[in-house]
Amino acid sequence: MTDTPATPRRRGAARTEELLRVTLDLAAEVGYAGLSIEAVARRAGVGKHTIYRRWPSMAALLLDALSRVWASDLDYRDTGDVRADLREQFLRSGLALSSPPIGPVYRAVIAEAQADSTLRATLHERFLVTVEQSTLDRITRAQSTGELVAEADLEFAAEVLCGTLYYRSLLSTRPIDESAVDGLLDMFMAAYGTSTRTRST
Amino acid sequence: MTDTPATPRRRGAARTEELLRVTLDLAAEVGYAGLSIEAVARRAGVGKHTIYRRWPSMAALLLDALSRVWASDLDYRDTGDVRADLREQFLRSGLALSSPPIGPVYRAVIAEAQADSTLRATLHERFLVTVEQSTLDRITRAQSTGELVAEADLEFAAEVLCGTLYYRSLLSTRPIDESAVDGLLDMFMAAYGTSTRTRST
DNA sequence: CTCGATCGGCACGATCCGTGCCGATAGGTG
DNA sequence: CACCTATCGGCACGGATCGTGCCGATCGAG
Repeated sequence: MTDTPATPRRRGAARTEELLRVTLDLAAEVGYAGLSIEAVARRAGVGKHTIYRRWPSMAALLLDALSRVWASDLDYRDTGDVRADLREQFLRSGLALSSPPIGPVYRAVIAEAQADSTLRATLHERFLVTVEQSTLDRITRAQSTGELVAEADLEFAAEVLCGTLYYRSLLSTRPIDESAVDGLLDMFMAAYGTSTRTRST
Repeated sequence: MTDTPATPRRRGAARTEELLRVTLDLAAEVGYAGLSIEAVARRAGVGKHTIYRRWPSMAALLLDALSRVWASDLDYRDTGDVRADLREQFLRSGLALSSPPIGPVYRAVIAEAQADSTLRATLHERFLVTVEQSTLDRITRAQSTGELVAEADLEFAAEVLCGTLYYRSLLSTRPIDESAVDGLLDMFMAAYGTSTRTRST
């Protein structure tokens, strides 16, 4: 009652950090299969209560664990060349999404979210929307500098760009390689770029 | 021994059909949560062996169940107006993906696939690639009639189109409504359409 | 009619869930 | 320094599902 609702209690903060780290380690080693609250508790040498006191479900724990490692990969550069900046970020994100620990944890969250619409909303708002917004910011700057046409619906373009990457890395079996990113950017720049438009006829 | 290896045995074929139907009914009623082999067996009044004899896992059963109801929604019309044909099909697919029984079953397959790369490959090859191919066929025809520019990489465009729809219906919480489809098609036609190109400057 | 394959039903050990209770301990309080 | 309270690790429980094994019943082919 006396503490703020967000901050953990006494010596719990260190345990919380450790539990998140153990969760990521476990995900990197055994993948989504074998990721369970019991497994995390065993691995950490911890009673299950210690986990349930912090997170209401495995999904909540996974979301927090994902937050620790995902945000760091989310910063577009701004070199003045929007295509090059998007390309670099997409390749970096694609690699992160397909490598441990982000890949397995992200898959685990996706899987849990299919059975829980509340979690799906949280996932969407806390990660997907954030990524889209970051992309939207970058291409909006490009629009203001004249790299992209003024009448483009960039909000939807950001969703198409990010959605295609997520589709390829989480649902498809194809890798997010250079040809994929280049193909995606070809379409995006053909639609909304202002320079070197290749017109037929 | 006397029958072909693919066709089920004696009176099993009828049971197989019934089990697929029960699975779809169950998915429509209780959603992904509560979809289990035990539940299907209980609902069908069947021993679990009868299910395990036909499918090695819940995921395999779900894939077969999905095949029964998904293929029917997969035929692009060809009215000569590629944008209108894509629009109609995308709206139809979007509705199907978010309604029972296809929605819950698709979600269940997605969830299972996150923990099983073999299943993920099967899902990709049996459904995602099929949908992309169907889309690619339609836009390839449009390219040959001059509705789309000749140098467009349509194979990748088909993935972007389908991927965005899957992203929105399965990962995002936004609906696949008319504005979403129109936004997607705006970008696609802006990139590769040959008529009524709006140029800035 | 005979016989073998499939059937429904039941039970098992295993795993994980979420919860409850225990005694131990660590940390802030006086 | 001693106390006290919240958190700790550990254990156990009932419930659910998994995948498997065994039973006797039943159906269909020969």
